[in-house]
Amino acid sequence: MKRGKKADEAAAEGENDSASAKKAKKSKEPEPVVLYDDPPDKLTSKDGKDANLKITSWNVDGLRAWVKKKGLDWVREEAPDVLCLQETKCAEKDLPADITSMPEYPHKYWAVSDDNEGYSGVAMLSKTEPIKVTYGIGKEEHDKEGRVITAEFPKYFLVTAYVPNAGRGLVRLDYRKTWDVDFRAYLSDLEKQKPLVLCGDLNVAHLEIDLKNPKGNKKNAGFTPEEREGFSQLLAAGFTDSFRELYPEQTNAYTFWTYMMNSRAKNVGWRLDYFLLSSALVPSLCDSKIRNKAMGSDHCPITLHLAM
Amino acid sequence: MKRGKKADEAAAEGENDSASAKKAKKSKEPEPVVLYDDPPDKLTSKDGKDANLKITSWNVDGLRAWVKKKGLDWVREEAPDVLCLQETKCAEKDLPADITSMPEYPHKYWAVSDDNEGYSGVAMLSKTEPIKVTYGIGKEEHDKEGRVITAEFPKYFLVTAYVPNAGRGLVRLDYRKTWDVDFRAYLSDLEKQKPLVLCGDLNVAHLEIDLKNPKGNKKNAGFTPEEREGFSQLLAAGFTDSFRELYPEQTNAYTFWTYMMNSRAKNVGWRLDYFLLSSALVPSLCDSKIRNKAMGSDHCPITLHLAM
DNA sequence: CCTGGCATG
DNA sequence: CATGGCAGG
Repeated sequence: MKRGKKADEAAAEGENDSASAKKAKKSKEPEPVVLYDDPPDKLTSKDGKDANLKITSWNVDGLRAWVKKKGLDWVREEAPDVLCLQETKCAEKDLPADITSMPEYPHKYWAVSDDNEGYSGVAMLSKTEPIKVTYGIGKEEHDKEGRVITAEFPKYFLVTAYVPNAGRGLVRLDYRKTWDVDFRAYLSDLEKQKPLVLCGDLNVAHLEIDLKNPKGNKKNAGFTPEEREGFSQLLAAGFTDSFRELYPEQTNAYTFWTYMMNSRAKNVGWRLDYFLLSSALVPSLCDSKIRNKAMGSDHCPITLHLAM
Repeated sequence: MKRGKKADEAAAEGENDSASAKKAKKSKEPEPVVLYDDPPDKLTSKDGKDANLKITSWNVDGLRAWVKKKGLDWVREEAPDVLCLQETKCAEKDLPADITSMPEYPHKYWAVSDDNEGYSGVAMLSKTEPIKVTYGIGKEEHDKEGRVITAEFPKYFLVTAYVPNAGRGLVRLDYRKTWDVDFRAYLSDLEKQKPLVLCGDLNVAHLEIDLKNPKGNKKNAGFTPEEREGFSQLLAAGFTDSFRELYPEQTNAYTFWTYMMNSRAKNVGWRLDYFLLSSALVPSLCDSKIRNKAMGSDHCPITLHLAM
């Protein structure tokens, strides 16, 4: 039957985000909603320097829909120096004029999936012109889906990434493991030239603290041991999870909520979006924010303040 | 290129409904909009009998969307004895409760396309219970797409149909010709038992008066000589086009407008929806209405008043 | 320019 | 439960 698919989806999502629902079945009590109030931005680094670089990253889940939902109004308010977007799902020729004509960001870069223009895709918009911009991670097998843009600025590289989802039933977990190895190699190699900032949807919640229902999701995309280990290896390679660096104990801080089951209202979410820093940049870290009030996607934006 | 399709569509629709656009190009003048004001319902037949049977037919272009757009509110206002719907595009299990639970119509019948539940499909809802209801026209090759429901009432058969579209580029015109022959045979055969009313989207504008741009559409689905001839044959077989019977000279009376190019606002339309009557029922004809103010689909509803 | 379904998340 | 693309009209 054709309609079987809906049931599959419900089941998969049920596993994903309703470990608590099972508990609720026993206790017959709805789980209390615990929100996360992102504190005011800190605009000085530990060593007292003023923030002078602001980067925002947002998985927009379809740029055209996100523009219609006034995502750009939020961006203008936030006014980062660099804006990184993931899951644009849009061919360059179909980009809305609202974004292509944005005067605040004269330097715009787009990566699109080769075969399916409505799949994946990332973008970077900058107030200042980068020295150089490259696409992909230099491996044919990974560079067909428009997942990575790297911009070289005078003092750092900025890499934005939309890491491959392991998929329903983990159908693409093997590929993801290969990706994780190669992407880490790419970043380590790049870092030899100058320090880097990596941002984007890394499609993994690292630790149990990074999602609402760790117990129920150990076999689901985004929280398998393999994906978590991949993230651990990235830290072991010398990169720092800026949010966790500043807020090591902070619970209920998420950047993604499935559209299903009213998850966002209940703050049943995942922290999938990150700013990772080369160790040389950690002293410059002022703040790493989760803008969980911003609507327009199933992810919220995150913002980094650095004092360079 | 993937995106070529949009251009194709625009071209096809351009041919369809913009013969006037070409003229406009020459004259550099926009065509004046001429609307059709359906006159008040006549509720007596020629021989002075009072109307006592009201039938409404509507191609809803997706029943679920149409329900969301408050199509049922209009139906409740119109309150026909029998409601016929075409292009329901909905499996029975996916029907909105709003319609399945409608107490005004305790007798409900659904025909759905076998392979593709989101394609075609017709329905009949009745206040009184028919003696018998059948589906299709008794020919395997035509009865897989949920296009015909026949209800036997004491004094007449009611047949509702969604006639196959000949398609862009007339890809299905050959099939349509076969359909027209077999459907006509079905109706003629049925009529031997008792008189019938045929209603629905017959997917043809019969004469030049039945569409805005006859000149530009002679090679387009819905106005090819073959389809028009099929309709003529139906009349030759003894059926009467109730609207044209009453309003032989009425121009600008349409039941369909493409969603494209703002056609409805400009009344650039087609008369594709009909009530056809067995000759025995013509004396009972009170009125045949085009409800062109009713919104919710790219077709408007039509209503028949009979004095039985 | 709309519909419903599909793959994807 | 959203996205974009597709077939169909």
